[in-house]
Amino acid sequence: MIFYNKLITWYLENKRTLPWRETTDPYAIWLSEIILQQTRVAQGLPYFQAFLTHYPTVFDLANAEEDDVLKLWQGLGYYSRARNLHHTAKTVAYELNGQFPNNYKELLKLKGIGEYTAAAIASIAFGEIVPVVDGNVFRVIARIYGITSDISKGPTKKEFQLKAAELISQETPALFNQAIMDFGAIQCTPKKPLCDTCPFIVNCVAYQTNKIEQLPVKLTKTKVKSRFLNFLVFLDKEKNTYLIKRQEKDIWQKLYQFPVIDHFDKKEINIQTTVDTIYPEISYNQIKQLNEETIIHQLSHQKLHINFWLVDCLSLPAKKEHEKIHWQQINTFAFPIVIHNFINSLAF
DNA sequence: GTCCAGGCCT
DNA sequence: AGGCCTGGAC
Repeated sequence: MIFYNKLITWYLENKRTLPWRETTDPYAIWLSEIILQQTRVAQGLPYFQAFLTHYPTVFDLANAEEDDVLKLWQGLGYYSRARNLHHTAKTVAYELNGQFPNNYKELLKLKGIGEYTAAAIASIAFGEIVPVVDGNVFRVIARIYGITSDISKGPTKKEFQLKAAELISQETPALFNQAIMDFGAIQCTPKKPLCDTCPFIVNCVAYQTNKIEQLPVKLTKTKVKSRFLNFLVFLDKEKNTYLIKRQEKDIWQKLYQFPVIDHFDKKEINIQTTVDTIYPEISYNQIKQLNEETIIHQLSHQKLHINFWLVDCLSLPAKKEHEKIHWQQINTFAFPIVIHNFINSLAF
């Protein structure tokens, strides 16, 4: 069989119509690829539209404030993507005269663009013959060719890149790359793939040997640590509160949060005593818990146990690294989704 | 509730 | 190799 003929035939019958497939603008294609890293199409789509509306060109994005970019990214997760997006917009706008590099090797030098994204942009926007290897491609090739290498190991990617380079259509590399990814997303899915209607059923080693469930092989499991976050929602008579911008190399870098008491060990802490120690200058009427049950928020590598405490006080003095803001302005700041959802659940 | 998919950076 | 987020499947 000629692999790409079958694949492209499948694609022409089954492909999704997506806005970034209607354009040849490298800026829009780059934007879509960054948004779609680690993100489902359904979740990414509205963000793609919003970014293009707010920042129609790479210059608009380059000239934006980082806080505004993060605010628009709020809810998408992996916020380093937004910071790198902004950084690369500046590089392209100010150092490359607004022109994206037109080849894999140069694209790879930009922040936030790794091997997958460089290959996607190079092929889709510029027609370069370079195969993409994303999670879909790993799965499709591992199954059809019965490759049992552990895809969580570094060298395995080279093996799949080599295989994909053999398979790619020299005439239509962009079509091939989008086809293999759509095929993985729609037909050859991680769970319950649609083998009954699969055009590769006679070729697929995994199917023929009953190993669909075992492929691709991925052995690494990340260990999840528990972490206990107690957010302090200060509120004075004029409805001012404190926000802190996260800075350290940690989760949610450069997003906003309420002041927090943060532990990696579960220990009984007395909120009142702790607040008295950290904020001796603040006199409050009472402290009360705002959420009924501890909120569990699961990250890839941390399990967060979250409580919110209302600290009801007369006034809030200026304090280092604390931004005193009026509650009405709260939705102009970029928050992690768990804090955003909590804020929106409040009545005041 | 728990598990998992999805690329890049350091 | 480990850190980084969220939502959907089960």
